[in-house]
Amino acid sequence: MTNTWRRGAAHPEPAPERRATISDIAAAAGVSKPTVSRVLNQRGDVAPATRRKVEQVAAELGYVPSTGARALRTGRHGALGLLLPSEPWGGLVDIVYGVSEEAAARAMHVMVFPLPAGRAAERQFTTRTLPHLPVDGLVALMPDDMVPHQGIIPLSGAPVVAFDDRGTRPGIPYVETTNREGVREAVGHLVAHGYRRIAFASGTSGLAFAEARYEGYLDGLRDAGLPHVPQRVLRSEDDMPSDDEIRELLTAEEPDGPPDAVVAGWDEIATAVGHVVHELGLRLGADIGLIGFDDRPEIALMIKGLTTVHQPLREMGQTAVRLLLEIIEHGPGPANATVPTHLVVRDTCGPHAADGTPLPPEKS
Amino acid sequence: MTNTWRRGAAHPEPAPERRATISDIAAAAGVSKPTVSRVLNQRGDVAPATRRKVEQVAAELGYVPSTGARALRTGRHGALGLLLPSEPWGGLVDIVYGVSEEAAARAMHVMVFPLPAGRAAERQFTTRTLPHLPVDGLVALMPDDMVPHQGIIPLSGAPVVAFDDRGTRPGIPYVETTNREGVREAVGHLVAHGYRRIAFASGTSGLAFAEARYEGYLDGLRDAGLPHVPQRVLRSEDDMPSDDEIRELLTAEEPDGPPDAVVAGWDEIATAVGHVVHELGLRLGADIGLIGFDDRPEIALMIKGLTTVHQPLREMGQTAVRLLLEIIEHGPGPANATVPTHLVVRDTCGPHAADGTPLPPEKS
DNA sequence: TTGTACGCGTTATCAT
DNA sequence: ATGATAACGCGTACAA
Repeated sequence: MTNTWRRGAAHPEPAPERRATISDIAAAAGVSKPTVSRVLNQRGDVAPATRRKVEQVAAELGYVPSTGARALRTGRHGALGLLLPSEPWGGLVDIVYGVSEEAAARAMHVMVFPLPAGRAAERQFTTRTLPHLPVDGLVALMPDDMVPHQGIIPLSGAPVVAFDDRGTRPGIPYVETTNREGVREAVGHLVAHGYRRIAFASGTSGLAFAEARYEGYLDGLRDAGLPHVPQRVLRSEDDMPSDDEIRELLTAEEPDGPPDAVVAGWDEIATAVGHVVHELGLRLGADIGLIGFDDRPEIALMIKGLTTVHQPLREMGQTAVRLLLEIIEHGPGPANATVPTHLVVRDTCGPHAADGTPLPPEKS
Repeated sequence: MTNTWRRGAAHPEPAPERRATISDIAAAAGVSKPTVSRVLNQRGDVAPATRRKVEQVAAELGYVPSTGARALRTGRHGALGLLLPSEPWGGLVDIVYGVSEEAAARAMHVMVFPLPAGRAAERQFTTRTLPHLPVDGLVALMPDDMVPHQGIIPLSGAPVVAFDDRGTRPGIPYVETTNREGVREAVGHLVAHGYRRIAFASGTSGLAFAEARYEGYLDGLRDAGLPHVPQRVLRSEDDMPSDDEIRELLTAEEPDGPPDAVVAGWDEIATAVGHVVHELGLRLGADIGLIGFDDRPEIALMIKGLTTVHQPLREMGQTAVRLLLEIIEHGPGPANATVPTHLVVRDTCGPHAADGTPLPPEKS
């Protein structure tokens, strides 16, 4: 538990005499400071010759603008904040990368702020830290337990965009995905492949995204004119349904037989379903169809080729930044954005005869 | 593929008249600016009465310091940079959280910079963006393909700490973990449980951390006086060994029989081994022992209770920040830091008779 | 098209 | 223990 600290090789001295300023450039180029400033900020009213000269001198001097001075003068920081839930989750990486990517493309930096765990620490964060953040705007992944707080919006007046489908906060623009339509499409896909007794397995019922996916399941049944059989719906209060619950779902004795396909609320649940299917001696994609949601890459390790609804976290991150920048630059003309899911067809929903007889697999 | 943008509810106006400055506080409290500054920066030489008065006024006015002005004046940004590989990976979240956690505890912010993918973009990043970063220091997760670049060190003179065990860069302090000792301990654990024909399965041979773990395997064999049997070592050049390679490893016909245990280079490989073990009709933790490396939580979904070597990514992130701050504050007295792994014993290495007969499981 | 003069909010120096 | 003053580097009126 104790760390070992060792002496290492010496840190090479970068020897930065003193960073060059626009005054230095002005002097060296024989012009005035404002002219240098104009050149550096790409403003039009500069003679081409002067421009070239200044640019050359700036490069020679290795000029790097002082973000501090610029922030002081302009009141903008050139940075966005990304508020993260206290609990890490694999998908966060994609969001972080999407946000960073788009921010970088707009010459903005990204600061990350995992919310401290615990009621007290969280409160202290929102009151003490949030208002001070040196950012021009905030992308907030608001966890459920933050909902009560109204203090989300930084006192600094920086605009906020919510990245959230666990329940929406009124008055805050947000980015969402097509949870409902995605599942609806998944059900349609199963139907098109011959599955008829389609079950739904999910958890954390009550949260907005889980509800939306359930609605999508119902939509899908309706689209196909299939009956809604309550015994084919598993909506656990917990994060994950237990293996027992899944077993019960898969072996539910209905007049027309047990489920021949399952749509899972998200990939981890699909994994669990896959295990139980295996246990029962059934073959995924033949005897039983299975579709997940999220398309998390790490899932590939558990289920060979899970057909799943891709949730575009990375694109959602990019979109959140675009939305936020729009608000920052053109004022609060707030809009929401929806980034569509799409179905990724792999191996777990092969063709299937409506009478329950598995068809020979088609080539993928 | 197209996004839908909708009008949403109006953004509530935070109505920030004008942010209060220390001048405002000074005027309202009837003192001078420097005094206010002294109070706000917790400096000792202030009369208790004045201090209280100033603090009260500051609170009333909702004072928030201008990070821009402070940065301009002090030359410090109150922020650390975190340089990330271009390719996302689940473990990154833990690192990000560890770094953020420790930084927050030291009143520092964290900026993340995923390296852009592609040779050209990467080069542009190191030459164009890196030197401009408004940070006081940098924690760098240097990916393999960045090794050639010597431009890692920002021109700004900000110190760098490497978070890396894929090959060390000379002259840069770094944080590492006990890859070698961790595997050595794992082998010892297997031996203590009766396993004798211990195999090693890994990938990406050549990279420092993979080499270190292999050395640890050899150490472990030596410790126990066990022979090094080449047929029990699988070191793929790829990221992951294939199922075929693993099958071959598990069924290698040696005089004393096939392997009765496997140490995997990391958890994903352990998962693959687990699949093949299952395929062969063997029972994990009884017929065959298995130990992984990393202790990634998402692995729990694939293998019930994988015994594994915990790599403390979060602590390593914290340590990197401490190391970096040490250098920032007390100059380049560079040290490296090693954060120890520890073995997490779960279910995949139950007791085992040395002759190959599985023993009845002990209670965990 | 270019230059002069000033101020952004903070901290450091020096004096009192 | 406190106050006056200057300076950090940049952008922007305004004047030329």
